[in-house]
Amino acid sequence: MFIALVSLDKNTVQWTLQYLSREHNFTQLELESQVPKERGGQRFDTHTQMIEYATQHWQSNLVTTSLHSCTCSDVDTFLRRPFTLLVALESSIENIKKSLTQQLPPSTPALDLAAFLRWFDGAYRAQRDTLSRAQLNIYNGHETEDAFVDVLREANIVDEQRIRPSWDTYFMELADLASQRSNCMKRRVGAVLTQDKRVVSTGYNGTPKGLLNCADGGCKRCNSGVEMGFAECLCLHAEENALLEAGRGRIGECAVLYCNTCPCLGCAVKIVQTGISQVVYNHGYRVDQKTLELFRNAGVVLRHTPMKRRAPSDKSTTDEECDDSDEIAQNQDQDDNSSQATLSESDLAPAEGGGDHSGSGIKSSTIKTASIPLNSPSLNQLATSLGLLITHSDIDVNDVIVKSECLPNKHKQQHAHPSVCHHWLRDSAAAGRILPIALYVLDDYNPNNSEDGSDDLPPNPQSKNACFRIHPLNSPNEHLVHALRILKQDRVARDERWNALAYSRAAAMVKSFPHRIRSKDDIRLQLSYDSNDTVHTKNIGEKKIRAKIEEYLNYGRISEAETIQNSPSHKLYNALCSIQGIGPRRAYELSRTGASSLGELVERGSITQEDVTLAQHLELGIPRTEVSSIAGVVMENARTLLPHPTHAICGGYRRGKSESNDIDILITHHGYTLQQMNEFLANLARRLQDMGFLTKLMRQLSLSDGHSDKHDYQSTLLGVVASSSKYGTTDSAQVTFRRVDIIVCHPHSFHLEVLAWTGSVMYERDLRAFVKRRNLKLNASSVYNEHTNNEVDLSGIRSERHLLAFLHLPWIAPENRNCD
DNA sequence: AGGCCTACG
DNA sequence: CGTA
DNA sequence: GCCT
Repeated sequence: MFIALVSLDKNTVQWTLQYLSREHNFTQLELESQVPKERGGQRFDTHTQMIEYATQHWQSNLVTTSLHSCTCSDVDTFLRRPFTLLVALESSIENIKKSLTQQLPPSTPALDLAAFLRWFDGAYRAQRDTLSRAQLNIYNGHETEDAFVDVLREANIVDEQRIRPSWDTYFMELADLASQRSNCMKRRVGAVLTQDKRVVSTGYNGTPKGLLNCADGGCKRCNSGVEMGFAECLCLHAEENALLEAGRGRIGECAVLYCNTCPCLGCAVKIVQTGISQVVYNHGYRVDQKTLELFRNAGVVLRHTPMKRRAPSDKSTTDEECDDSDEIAQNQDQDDNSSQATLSESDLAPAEGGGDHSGSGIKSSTIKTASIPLNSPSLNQLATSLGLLITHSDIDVNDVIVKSECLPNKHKQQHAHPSVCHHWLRDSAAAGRILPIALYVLDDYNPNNSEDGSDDLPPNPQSKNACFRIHPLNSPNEHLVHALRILKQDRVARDERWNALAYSRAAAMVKSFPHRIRSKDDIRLQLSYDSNDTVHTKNIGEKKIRAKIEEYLNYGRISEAETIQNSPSHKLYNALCSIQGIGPRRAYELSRTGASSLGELVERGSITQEDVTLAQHLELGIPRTEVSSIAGVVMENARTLLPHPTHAICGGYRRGKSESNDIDILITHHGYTLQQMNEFLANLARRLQDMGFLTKLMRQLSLSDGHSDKHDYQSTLLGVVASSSKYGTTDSAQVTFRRVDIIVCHPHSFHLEVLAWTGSVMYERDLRAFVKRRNLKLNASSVYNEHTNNEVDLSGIRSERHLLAFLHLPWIAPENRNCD
């Protein structure tokens, strides 16, 4: 790339040149006539020569300062090339004056104010046209080079996006452009509907055709100063206009809607119904929890993309906007009317605290997220006194994540646990800027940060691998999935392993469909709106499973599945499988011994009554509140043995299921070795057993006998705990037994463990199958090369999301991994 | 035709 | 073979 | 049973 620096402040220019050559290996090109020789750089006689040279070498990093007093047409010649970037370095008057003074020969008398102003006026007038064309403005309000270099690093001048926008940026700017056409008196909103990277339609908000424009009084509600009901508003939203403009027939399977503002609930409903697969927004808007849930459940991806091409100016000059990403559990927006119209910037201002919060407006390309264990000494009391766990509803965890743009300034750069004051934390929680860690474990990975190497990969609904697809939490095709699962179970029982796998895969595929499947055309994936090209749905073969699904669509049932389900032996088989220690093989044998019920088998002595009773307990779903309270008991005891542990509740709970089968708790600790963690787990197990909470250890830990040096501890504990749904009850009839898995791990492999223990099975399976194609082998605790056996160092992995990007996999929200 | 996730007990 |  |  070829960068031209323009500025009134020579010192700032010099600092920037040095920074660019030092940290990004830039070569300086200058015009003989413009820049004194002693400034260095490769010399040219004319603009044309310099630009031609740059064209030949456009792939290297080049910089010039010779454009500052060029004519407009020279600047335009420069800007026409596709590899150029004009950067304006603005500076405080103080800095400019200092630079000027330093340039003057030592003999000159001190510069008086009037003389300085005359010089400034002239210099500014000469550069005004050039400055106004700059694609990036950087402001230097600092006195020292070091401080300014930090600003330069933050600005990330070398970001290729400014030179050539990504697709996201491209469409988002089009959406912004569309919004300029808006005549709504409340707010400008624009949307662009795309399909296969082509624009299908655009829209902006305003009154419908034939009515007076909103700005001309067409909509009473928007023009009146007083609050009126949203029902009074006649304005169509930009999203609606874009959808209406496109029409139903032109919206295919992979349509993406770009909105410069996050859609309201009303639009979200329409977006889901028209079959849009992804929504990308720019401006943070109070994302209603219901909107978020709606998109999640419907399998519509909601992404946030910042406008990278916008100049990240100095922090203190930026307005404040909280770039909430879609994963933030926002407060419910009480005011339905507020939709697109009444958002005030102050609503988004950060919670006060820590003094100066002028930095909170930094662009999201620099946002980092910090995890703050509330049990760290500085925050421990805060957490309890705040009742933060109550603030954050059903998730009962002790760690929270605070996005750092919401942190008080002094903590911005720190990775260590910051301390924040009481009311700051409370207000941030109330404003929805604190995330429950159970869902987003240490997720300080920001895919928009170019330092993180690569952006998130997009999900691929057509992939045969479940780890590329989005599976709505609640499938609209539940019955079909159920029928396929019965066929799967039957194949397992018959020991037809691979046939069973195929049915599992088919069911997972069906689970990834965001819409109810009504006809056989629905199970083909449309390639694009303007052709009839369809692709065959992976994992649903042309011969067998396809026929079964068509049978289901025609008759509402699959006869084979009905038969299996109604057969007594199948019922017994299922019941047997749910007993701990009895798998498909034994269940198959027992179910064909002529017995008709579990009771009969107990009488025969084939199975025990205890096993049956326990199975009945464990079969009951566990509500989320109980999962978190059981995890709470475990962690409470864990803390007496291990100060400040890091933990995550994984499994179905993390996948957002309303009821879990068991409780999966993953624990680690910074600075502990795996062996120390294993010893801790053994102690925890003993403690929980002693207090009568853990009633059964299903995988016996081999505890050290104290004589030998050999420790073979386990890092996984599988057990059963007695849980009372009624708090404090002593009535044994109220006790339900629940499965608990406690896993400890090395801190470096924490995120990998989270990934592994979150599931679902099909997701994990396809994940491993996929990385295997790149010779990587992946298990719960390590990634290594299959051939060389070299282990991949994961100590730099900052989050599960970062890990997935590292593995070249898209980040699928845990709630959308429910594929089996 | 050959593979289908991986590891542990 | 059973289990995560 | 389905994919490569």
